[in-house]
Amino acid sequence: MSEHIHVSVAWPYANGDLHIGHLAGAYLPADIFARYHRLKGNRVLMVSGSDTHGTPITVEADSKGLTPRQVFEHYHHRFLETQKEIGISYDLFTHTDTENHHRIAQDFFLHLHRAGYLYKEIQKQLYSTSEKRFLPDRYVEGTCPKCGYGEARGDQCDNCGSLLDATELIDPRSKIDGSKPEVRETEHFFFDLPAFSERLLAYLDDHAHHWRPNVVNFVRNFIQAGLKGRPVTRDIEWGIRVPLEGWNEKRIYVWFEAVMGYFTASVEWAHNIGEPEAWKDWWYNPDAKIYNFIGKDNIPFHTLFWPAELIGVERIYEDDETKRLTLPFDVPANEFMNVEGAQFSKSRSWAIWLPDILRRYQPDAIRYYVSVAMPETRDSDFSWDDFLHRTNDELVATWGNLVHRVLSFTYKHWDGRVPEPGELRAEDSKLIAEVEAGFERVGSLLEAVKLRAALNEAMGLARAVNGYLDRSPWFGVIKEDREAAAKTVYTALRAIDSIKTLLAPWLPFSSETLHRLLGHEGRLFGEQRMERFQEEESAHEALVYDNAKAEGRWAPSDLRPGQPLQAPKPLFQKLDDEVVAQERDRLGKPVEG
RNA sequence: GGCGAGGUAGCUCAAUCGGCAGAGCAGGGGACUCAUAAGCCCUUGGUUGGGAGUUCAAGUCUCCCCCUCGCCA
Repeated sequence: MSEHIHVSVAWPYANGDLHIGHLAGAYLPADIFARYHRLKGNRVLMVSGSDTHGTPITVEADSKGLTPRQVFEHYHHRFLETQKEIGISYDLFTHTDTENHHRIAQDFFLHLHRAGYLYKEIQKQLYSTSEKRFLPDRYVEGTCPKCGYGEARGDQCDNCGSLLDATELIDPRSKIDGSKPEVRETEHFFFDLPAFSERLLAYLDDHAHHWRPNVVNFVRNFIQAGLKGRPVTRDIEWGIRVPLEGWNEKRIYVWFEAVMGYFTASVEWAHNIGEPEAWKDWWYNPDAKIYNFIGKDNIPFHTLFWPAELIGVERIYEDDETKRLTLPFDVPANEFMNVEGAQFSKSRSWAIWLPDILRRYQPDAIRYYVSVAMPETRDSDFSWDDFLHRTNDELVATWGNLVHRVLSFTYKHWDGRVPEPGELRAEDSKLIAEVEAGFERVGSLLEAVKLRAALNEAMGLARAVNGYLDRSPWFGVIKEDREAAAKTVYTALRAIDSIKTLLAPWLPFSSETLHRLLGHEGRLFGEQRMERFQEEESAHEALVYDNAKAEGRWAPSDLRPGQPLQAPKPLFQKLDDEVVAQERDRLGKPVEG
């Protein structure tokens, strides 16, 4: 029976390019998971988009003399290109400045307001009389009250590391014009998180057994430390308007509306494909499973704040009173991926930028390495030396070479066709059975979101075929016993055809190529493309995935004898040792876009 | 400073309820040649960060210390 799987992927903040940490933390695991479920025949909806609001965007815009829209559209467009190139197969990758997202986020706000989960509170904040506006923390600097450092930021002192409230600063000044702001009172809405404590604990109890221990521990601690109400409105201009009379000057806080993107993007997707109610198959289906793929920095937002929003709203755009919005089934948060032993740092250019490395390396080589070094249980490290060896000694040597040696031998000796094996020997059937059992073994690891273990299992089968080839008669007997060689080669081809599918979630590009080399007509996967969507007053670019022509199935090979093969060529490029030194040299230096 | 996570072979990682510490890669040896000098077989390698305790038995449980990361102050 086909399941409904929702793959919700963390929304990248559109003020900088995507780097290897984004890929390892959320996008690649989400894509592997989504591709598997599609092959399995389940209905998958995978959505995400650019997070376009909040002060980091306006800070970037101010520093470059651009509008916030210009800033986010620039990075959004690059997100689309990068993710298309590395094959992150979103059904929809949109952004949060669409009319759709604004409208639904405001409706969520109104629902929570009516239900009594938003309360008002008066805060003291810094106000610039020269600019006639409240200044976000990042727009203020002054002397740190803890250590006396003269250039502390409004949110944190870079000298002593203290977290600050901007009103604590001694001699505060505006970063924009240097004027001295004054403390003024301002009223804001707060989300009543403590009201959800018991329901969140119950939700956690329901799911803890299949969540990762690092996530469960973190959340339990967070609740035990005591939930506090969090402000959901701000005195800024860039963002979604608060939809209440007298609140026109205020905006919804970005943390509160960005997570709603999982829902709003689902609605947009349904609208775009011309089935406006289709999103309900996930969001009002108690059997649907929603997976949030995120980095560990996002855990509280996805395990507490977002479920609380969904619990509080209960039901929206649905008349059936018995229905409730679906809560996340699992939040498989990854840890961080460091770079050559040090933490990622944008300001120090200590990063591996995806648009940059995609110019030099095959997407599947990047996907393979990031998958074997995926920070599933703890922080991991991207090391170029390790990248070189994993690519050359595992991806190329074990898998790429296996494919190439068998395909080229067959192509040469059987006139470019799959040989007729006749009756298989016991050892042939044994290998085929071992590989076919992989669909169950790899599949159940994937379903448990143990992606690294699953990949290891699949690669183990490639090693098994290499071992089988060494024990079986083929190149040595090609002249005197062609029939024996045909049995061996057919068995190996069939195993490779199956392993191609088993590896396809990780290596979609090379598996697709191999699918063709093996002479199959259809395509394994669907098609990714960039599209422009017009709303009433504005248009936006998005990445979409069209699965209509995909014929790949999570099932063993049924390779037909006689099937014509294509002229083989190596699937992967072997890397030169020099890349290690070259890439290390690039670290710490700014990369031109 | 408080809380949490982590420290296992040269590297990257496993190890269910406490039950003989395992894989892949790298290193060493061997047989082979279809293949991207790849693949196969065999093999070296460990005081599980340090110390103490509980136990017939501790990577695993308890306490102390060291180091890394995160959250909070």
